Amino acid sequence: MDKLIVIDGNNIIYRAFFAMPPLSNASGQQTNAVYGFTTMLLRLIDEHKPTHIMVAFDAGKETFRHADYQEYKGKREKTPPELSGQFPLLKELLQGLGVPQFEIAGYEADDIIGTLTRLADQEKRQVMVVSGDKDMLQLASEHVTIAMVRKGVTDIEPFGPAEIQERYNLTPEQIIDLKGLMGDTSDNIPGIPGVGEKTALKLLHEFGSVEQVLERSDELKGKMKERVQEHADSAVLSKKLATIFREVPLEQTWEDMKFDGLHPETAGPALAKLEFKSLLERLKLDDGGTLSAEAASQPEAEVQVSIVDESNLTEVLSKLDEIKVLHVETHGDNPHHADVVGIVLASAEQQYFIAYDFIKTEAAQPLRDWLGDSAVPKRGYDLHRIDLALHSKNIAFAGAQFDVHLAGYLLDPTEANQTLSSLAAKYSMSYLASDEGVFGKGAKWKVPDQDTLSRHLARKCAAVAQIVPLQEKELSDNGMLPLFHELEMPLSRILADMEKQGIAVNADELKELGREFEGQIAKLAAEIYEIAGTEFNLNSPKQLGEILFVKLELPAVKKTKTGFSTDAEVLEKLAPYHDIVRLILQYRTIAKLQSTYVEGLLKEISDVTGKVHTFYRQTIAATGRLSSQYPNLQNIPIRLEEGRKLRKVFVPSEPGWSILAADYSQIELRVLAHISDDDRLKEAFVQDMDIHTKTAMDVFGVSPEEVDGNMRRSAKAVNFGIVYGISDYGLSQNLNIPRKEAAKFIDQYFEVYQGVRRYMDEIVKQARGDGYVKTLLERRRYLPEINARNFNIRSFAERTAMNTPIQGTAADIIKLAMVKMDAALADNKLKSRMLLQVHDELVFEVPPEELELMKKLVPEVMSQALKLAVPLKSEVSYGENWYEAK
DNA sequence: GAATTCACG
DNA sequence: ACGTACGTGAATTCT
Repeated sequence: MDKLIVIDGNNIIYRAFFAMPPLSNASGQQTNAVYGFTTMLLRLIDEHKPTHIMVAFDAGKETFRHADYQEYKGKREKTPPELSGQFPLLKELLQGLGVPQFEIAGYEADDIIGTLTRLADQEKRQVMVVSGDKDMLQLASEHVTIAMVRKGVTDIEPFGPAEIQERYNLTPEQIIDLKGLMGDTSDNIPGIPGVGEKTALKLLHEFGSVEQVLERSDELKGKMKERVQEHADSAVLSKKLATIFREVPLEQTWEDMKFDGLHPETAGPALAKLEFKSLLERLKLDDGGTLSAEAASQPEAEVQVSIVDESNLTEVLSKLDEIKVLHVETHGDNPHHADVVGIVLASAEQQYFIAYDFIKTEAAQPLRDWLGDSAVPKRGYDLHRIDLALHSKNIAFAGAQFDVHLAGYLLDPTEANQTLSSLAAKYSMSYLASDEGVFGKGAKWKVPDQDTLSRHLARKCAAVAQIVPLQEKELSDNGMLPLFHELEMPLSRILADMEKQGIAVNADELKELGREFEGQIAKLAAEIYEIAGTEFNLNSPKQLGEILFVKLELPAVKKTKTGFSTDAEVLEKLAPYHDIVRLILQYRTIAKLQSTYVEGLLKEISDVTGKVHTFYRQTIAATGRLSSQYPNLQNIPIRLEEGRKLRKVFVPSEPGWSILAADYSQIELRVLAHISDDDRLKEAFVQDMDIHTKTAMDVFGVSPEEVDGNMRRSAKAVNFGIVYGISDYGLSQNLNIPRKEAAKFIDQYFEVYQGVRRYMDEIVKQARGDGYVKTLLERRRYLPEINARNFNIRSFAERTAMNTPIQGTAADIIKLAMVKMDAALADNKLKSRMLLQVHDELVFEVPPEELELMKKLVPEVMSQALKLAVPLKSEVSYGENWYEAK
């Protein structure tokens, strides 16, 4: 038997706010009302085991009631800001918990609830309404119970028609008349002055309704008669206002209110975010949403899945034309050597599970042909990873048409949890078990029995099929379909090609470099121990701090959470005090090169290809940039010569070829010139001036000849600051100057570049209004903290609002250039290969006969990638290795 | 697993 | 008054 619990969201959160002691999370955001609401919600779920839940909220300030009576709720105190800030938190948490909620513009929660209960009466469904508002009693019926919340939110007293009769000797409908007569100060409903609950009850028991009281007012006596007759209109209006509207145009159906248990994958993180540790414990969840035993037994969607083997292969092959969606389960963080756990193909009616052992067989060749056929469009989750994992097993994959992982990222690039199961939860689909629950995690990971496995993978496949159209709609609504289909989807295939290709590393040279570093490290360490008078773990900031600040009594300038800070900035300041400090700095530099780059890189060289094959992650960076892993080839040293030498080990994979690198010059400031439309900045780039020198001239008001090294350095820092979302404090730290001086620089800058100032103001304002910012190619980033009351949190969001369109558009541009470059290489049938992307740089390996062509083609394609109000400049260089291509 | 440090754009 | 520059990944130590 279905059972719906409807919660009067506004009423309960209000009660919880005043009933709960203050409670805040680490960032200072008050959370007491959300906490109180949630404890009550969980208790209701526990005690009543609802199959459906709905939390209804008021929406909009004006409701139809104001048309009748402008003073409706007029005297009510404004919602305290400590409470209003908790509404979004509650709504987000409910979403995370998997508890349906809705609000309908122009109606109050009461009206939604009234309509739901009317429908429930018609359809004979059981409903429990949870509210602290006595008005709700008018909705009670054979099918509808009103759970009146008392004493804050701890006590609940159920009212059906019988209980109302017992308590007031009234029917549920007469509750409206009761309020019509007595009014309600909290809603500013007048009623009849001087008539309270007692009198109103007496009148109703005698006459039955407001109308009857008025009609037969002659039967009343004295003062009472006067009052009733004088305020007859008020009584009629009050009754009308007190009547819950029960005809709201609800689009939601019974199914939309289905509650299939808490969604642990998203409930865990949502509760953790609010720091509700006791609730996490109570639900036996961790902050990643590990399942409790009870939660793991949640009902799951039914799927039809058959196991593919030689006996039914012919039948399956005959159905391949109908397959639109597939899921390939992989295991392992690095997709270049991930295991393929199993494959599921899905048509509308049927799912087919293919074991890894079967796909490898001779008989399965037609299935492999299908997987590798670029003409067959495929939808799935993280197809980029699937491509690489299959490739490592010598199985080709092609035809990626819609990747829900990638789409999920575009729709919210800051969401860290982009698992399929969290996407399913986002679209309120039936519960999808987490991989962790099915496979276990860490050392305990294991493949379950084939029945469990095939059904789990089939459910994932079904989830993908359901998610695709929903994401398509959302992308379309956001104007992001071109970004998705014409940029990110094609790019994911290009990235996979680059990764499979890899870049050759000269392992012998790298080892030689390692031996040099090793010698230097040993020597430096010995000297340091000598001076310190003791041996200690140089890699331990804690032990180092002890030596520097306790033993040697150097002045501690900065502290971390756990003790003394010993980072490079601190050590630079300490260098004049003691010779040991320089040595430590040198040790740090070399030790970093040795552990991260020599040893780290050696570990990543493939014994199959002799190359390193990075993995570009397309769904990590909130701005739209790529990130690189296993190994990270986007942070190979360049700034210091000692480290830069490492670039010599990155070489062409074929004899006689060259490494060619091209990078955008000042792409972010050029993007800024374009989007801010600042004449002076645009002019600087049209003239192709040295931008930092130009900025120095403008900020310090001097001629080009007068710009000295120091001025240019300061101007460069100002330009960086502008791109990052400037603050005087940040600039003062960077330049090591007083804050006031930094503020003067910034003022000067904005005085000259007024278009930039206008952009910075406008983008923050726009972010406040829309809740997000976007790039030139419509990439979005939501900034919910832009309206935070906490200065730090808000300021961070403001800087992000300024920076993201700049960094993000630069990312759009180089991605576009990569798609165009890939096409240009193919169109011209070139042997040259694109190998790496480092945010504003592309690296290729080029055969000698194509070198001249590529030297022109690459910068040409890069600079023409997108038409801006200023030219895009790309500078190219080449050599026998990456070091020489500078 | 958190914290610290440091490599890159 | 508030007190951080924007975006990443990897190695190491220590709880």
